[in-house]
Amino acid sequence: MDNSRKRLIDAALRLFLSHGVHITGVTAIASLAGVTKMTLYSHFPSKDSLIVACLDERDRRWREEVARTLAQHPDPVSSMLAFFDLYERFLLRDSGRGCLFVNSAAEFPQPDHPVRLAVSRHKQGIRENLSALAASAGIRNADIAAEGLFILLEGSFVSGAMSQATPVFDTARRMAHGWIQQQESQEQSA
Amino acid sequence: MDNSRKRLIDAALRLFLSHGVHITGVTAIASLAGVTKMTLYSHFPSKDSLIVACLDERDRRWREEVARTLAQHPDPVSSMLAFFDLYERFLLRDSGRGCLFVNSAAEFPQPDHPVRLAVSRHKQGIRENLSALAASAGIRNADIAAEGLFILLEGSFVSGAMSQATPVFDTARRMAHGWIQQQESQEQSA
DNA sequence: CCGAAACCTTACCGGTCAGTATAGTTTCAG
DNA sequence: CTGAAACTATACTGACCGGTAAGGTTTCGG
Repeated sequence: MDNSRKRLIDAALRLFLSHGVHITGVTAIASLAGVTKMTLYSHFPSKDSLIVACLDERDRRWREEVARTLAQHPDPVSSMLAFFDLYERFLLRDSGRGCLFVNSAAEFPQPDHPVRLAVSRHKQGIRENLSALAASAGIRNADIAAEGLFILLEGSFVSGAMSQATPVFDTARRMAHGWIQQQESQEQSA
Repeated sequence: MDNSRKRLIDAALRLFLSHGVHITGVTAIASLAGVTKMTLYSHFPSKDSLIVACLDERDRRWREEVARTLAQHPDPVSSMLAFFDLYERFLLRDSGRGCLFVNSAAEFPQPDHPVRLAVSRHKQGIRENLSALAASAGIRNADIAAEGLFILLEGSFVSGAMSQATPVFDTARRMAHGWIQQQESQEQSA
């Protein structure tokens, strides 16, 4: 019967995404969840911890979707490129509001704040996924290759969030393709 | 004697960058500017309009720095690559807080809000700069080439802001180099 | 059937927010 | 010297913030 907790996280996630974190009050969260503020504070000791719970839940769903996507692409190179479809899908799903993690990091400046640590956990997970794929594609310096793909993903995400309707992901996909080829060719010149 | 106005914008810019927009109160801005809240409201009708003034001022300084950088690089290709040094310099100067425009867009969801329009003006200016450089480098589809560079710039900016100390701009520069070469080679195959 | 957990309603706390009112002071050009 | 503009200081408004207090109601497993 942890229904309330789930509803609270869902409601908070929706409001944080559509309006922002600081601007969203706990009363609005509880109200959208169909729950009292007292119930909120019986599940979470503070608003900050609710924010962290939201980011972790969001990270969990993201990892699920990554796993689902990778299962459909046995080839590591096409798996890496599939990340762009995944990012594009997330961007469209949230009406172009961009990355919740990037947006949250923008609102919490201190790098050691629990919210920022949750952001880092997520982004680090993405990078590790990409790096593992690059390694299994036989790329020599997998971390560098992954960092490049990560730059392209983040760039097209924030770029697409700021100015809609440009086919930014198509360009990013083409760049990723070229970048992977370039990294693969460095493999045999050693 | 528009000294107060300038001081207010400077103070607001510093606070917006280091802490965020919504979290910064007008009292703190006026206090840091060494000025009363009344003076603030005699120069700006609302906090929102002060925010817009800050973004426009920031855009003005950015354009100055772009012009200064481009003057040192007569070659359009090295000019395009110099954008990465410029972004990296801005990121370091503000202690890794990232792009004020991206951060502000994260705090103002409505795309037609004056703050968002100011953000769009800035980003559009950057893209036009890149596109003009690509065109003068003889690249056929200059807008696409510019969009690619823009993605790399934004990606390394937010990536560098979220996790410091990774040499993300070096990777981005190398990717930009490859991307420009790829776009140049498409020029003669027409 | 009972008791505990989870939930509810209502009201409150101190603090801060953006913005305004009122009135006194400095500055400086004509 | 004067008068307007720019600035000062202080106090206020109504609203909202995150968080808490106190007490009543539902739900459900042992």
